[in-house]
Amino acid sequence: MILIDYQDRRPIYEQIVDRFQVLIVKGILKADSQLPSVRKLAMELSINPNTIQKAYTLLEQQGFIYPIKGRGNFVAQDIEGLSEQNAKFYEDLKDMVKYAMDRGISKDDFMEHAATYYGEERA
Amino acid sequence: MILIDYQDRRPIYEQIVDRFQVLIVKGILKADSQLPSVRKLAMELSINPNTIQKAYTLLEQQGFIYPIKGRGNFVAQDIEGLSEQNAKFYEDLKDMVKYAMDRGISKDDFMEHAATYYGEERA
Amino acid sequence: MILIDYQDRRPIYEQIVDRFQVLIVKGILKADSQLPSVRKLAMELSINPNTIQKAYTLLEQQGFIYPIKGRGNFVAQDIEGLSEQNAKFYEDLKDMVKYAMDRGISKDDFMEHAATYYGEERA
Amino acid sequence: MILIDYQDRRPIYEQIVDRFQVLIVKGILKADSQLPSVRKLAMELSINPNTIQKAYTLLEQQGFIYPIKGRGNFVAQDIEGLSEQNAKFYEDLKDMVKYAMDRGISKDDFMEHAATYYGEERA
DNA sequence: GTGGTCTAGACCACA
DNA sequence: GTGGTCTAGACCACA
Repeated sequence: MILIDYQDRRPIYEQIVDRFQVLIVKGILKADSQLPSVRKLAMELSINPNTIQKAYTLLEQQGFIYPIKGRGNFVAQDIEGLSEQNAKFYEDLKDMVKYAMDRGISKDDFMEHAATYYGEERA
Repeated sequence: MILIDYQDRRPIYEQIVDRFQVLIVKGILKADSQLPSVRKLAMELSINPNTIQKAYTLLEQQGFIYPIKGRGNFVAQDIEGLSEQNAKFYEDLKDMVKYAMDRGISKDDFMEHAATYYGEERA
Repeated sequence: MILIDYQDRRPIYEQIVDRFQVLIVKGILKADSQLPSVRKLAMELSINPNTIQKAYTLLEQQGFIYPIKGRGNFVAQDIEGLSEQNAKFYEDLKDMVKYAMDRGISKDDFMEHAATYYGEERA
Repeated sequence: MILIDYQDRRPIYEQIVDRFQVLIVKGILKADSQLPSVRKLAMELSINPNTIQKAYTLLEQQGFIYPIKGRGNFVAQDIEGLSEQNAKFYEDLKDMVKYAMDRGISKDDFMEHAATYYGEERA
């Protein structure tokens, strides 16, 4: 369910956070279902438990999961973090548009490419 | 001409590279015109000369500038780096679309926002 | 009579202690009436009997209940623990005021909010 | 400037976060002034750098400070986290009022105590 | 030198 | 067993 890409420049904990966000948003992990335990997932991925711990702490801060001491971590029912996440996403998109404009990439070029990428993944 | 934003999360050298790229692409810095010397710019911005050096080295590798030993750095005539830069940009855009799709952001939402940002900055 | 809120950050045993304190203080559980047995309550709430045991032990230490060997746990007649409980509560309130003052929350703001909360719950 | 209380039940990183919040909110640490480096503070307090790192990361997430790679951590100009902090505080106060009501502590008792504590610290 | 990430491993509270 | 906190110490990017 979780795969680490060591070629990826992002830190491991960020990859894990990102992966769980997707699984939760897509509904593959249902509300109140239990996540793998810190130690178990650490073993499976052969990484340090602290790294998983960090990822879970971030997911909790973002409102995606909630911990029960002595029991484990569970998927939250109302994902509070979502709108904040999206706001951050649109900020990034804005930066990207600015970057494109600064380099003379036209609106049409930008839009066509984006549309294509949306299409590709859909197929 | 160059401003460092310390609130910006990107490293200083990256901000400098980015800024010069824009100045060159927009034609504000003409071909063969001289860039400020490493030491001078470092003094002006009160930052470490190593940081400027790193930025200039990257700009050179990307084909935006060329050095003449003992004289300084100059803006390249044919910007070889541009298409490569753009290729990298489109890779990032693709990642961004993937991220959006994973979070259930629709094509329409994405496109509308992007269009708006293009519009905003134009004004 | 007892409900566990898994979203609650407090440990389960603390929630149980708190709930019984309220039931006893409010007189819903009368003096000398019997509490559910450790095993029965554990079954009902589907939690570990150790957790109930811990809660009952704490309630006994605080003077809210007394055990009779082989028979069970019963509500105390004179709740010795109450003044001690209240003392602890006022300590917490003091910490809260200190926290508020440190953050520049004015006395008036504090009092108004507290008054409102008292009002709300009364209704 | 920072003191660790080992009798305090709260974890060390939380004490550090709390202390810096107060220093920043009270204006003792001015905007853009530099915090002690992770390693230096760790040495001074004889605790592990990771613990300081954790505290600084939290302060950053709350918007109290911002990091510059290779330079250090600095006090933020606009403390975004403040209103959120206060909202959380009022939630806690609400819980406290609920607790008091459940134990039969009257509004008047509550208010008088709070007022006294405000007075005490003022003196 | 400065922060950021990660590993290895310990100890604690809770269930 | 489960998460939470902490220490010790390494390696990296950045300045």
